[in-house]
Order: sequence, then C-alpha cells, then structure tokens
Amino acid sequence: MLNDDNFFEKVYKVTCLVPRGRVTTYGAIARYIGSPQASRMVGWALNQSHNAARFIPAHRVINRNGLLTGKHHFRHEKMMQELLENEGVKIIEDLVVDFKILFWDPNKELI
DNA sequence: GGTGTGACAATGG
DNA sequence: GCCATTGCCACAC
Repeated sequence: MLNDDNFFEKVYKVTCLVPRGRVTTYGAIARYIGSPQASRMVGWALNQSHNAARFIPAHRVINRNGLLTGKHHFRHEKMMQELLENEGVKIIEDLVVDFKILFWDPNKELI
C-alpha cells in the first residue's frame, strides 16, 4: 500500500490520512504499517515529526485510552487540545470525549 | 555492534 | 477493575 520504505514516513503518511475531527491510536497505526508491536516507535516517530518537512497532525494520534499523552511534545501544550477542539473534538482533562466513536482505524477505513 | 530509549500495549496480580 | 511489570520494534549514541 504505502511505498515508503522508511518506518517514519509510513507513520507520517498514515497520520496525514486521519480525517479531520477524528482520532486514532498508536497501536492502530503500528498495525497498519505492519508492525503491530511497534506502537512505541509510532510515538517516537511523531516526536520527530516536528523535524519533518511538512506539518504532521500528530494531535490526532493518542494512546489507546484516548489520553493526550503526547501534548508535552508540542511547542505549546495547549496547542494539541486546541487543534482537536478546533476540529470538533471535545477534550476533558486531556481525555477525548466519545473517543470510541471518534476512533478512526486505518485497518478498517483504509484498504 | 551492543545498549538505551521512547508521545504504547497487553498481561498478570 | 486498577496498579505494576513485561514485551516490543526501530533508531540514536
């Protein structure tokens, strides 16, 4: 599917495919790129995403609990929450409201 | 080239 | 059902 050989590029690409107003998890991305157990790597890749050439909507990627664990890695901690709220995603105490409903699984939504 | 690490996830008590 | 532990893969040093 994805012709990119680099693990990071795959992560970036999938992250960019996440629809606006929807969220996904590190594990879902890891499974989609072929390494179900590399969920930690996904987070790390997104950590370096600020160094990527283009902007990566890393705010749409959260852990499986729906918690915004990675907000600290944004330039401003509140930016992640504001970006999500700007897309219509409600956040309460760093937790995505109706996370199960907003959850977007690339393995199901994509081919 | 071995070791440590990281925005996680699954399992066991 | 919550807290602690283990596993896991790719990358940097």
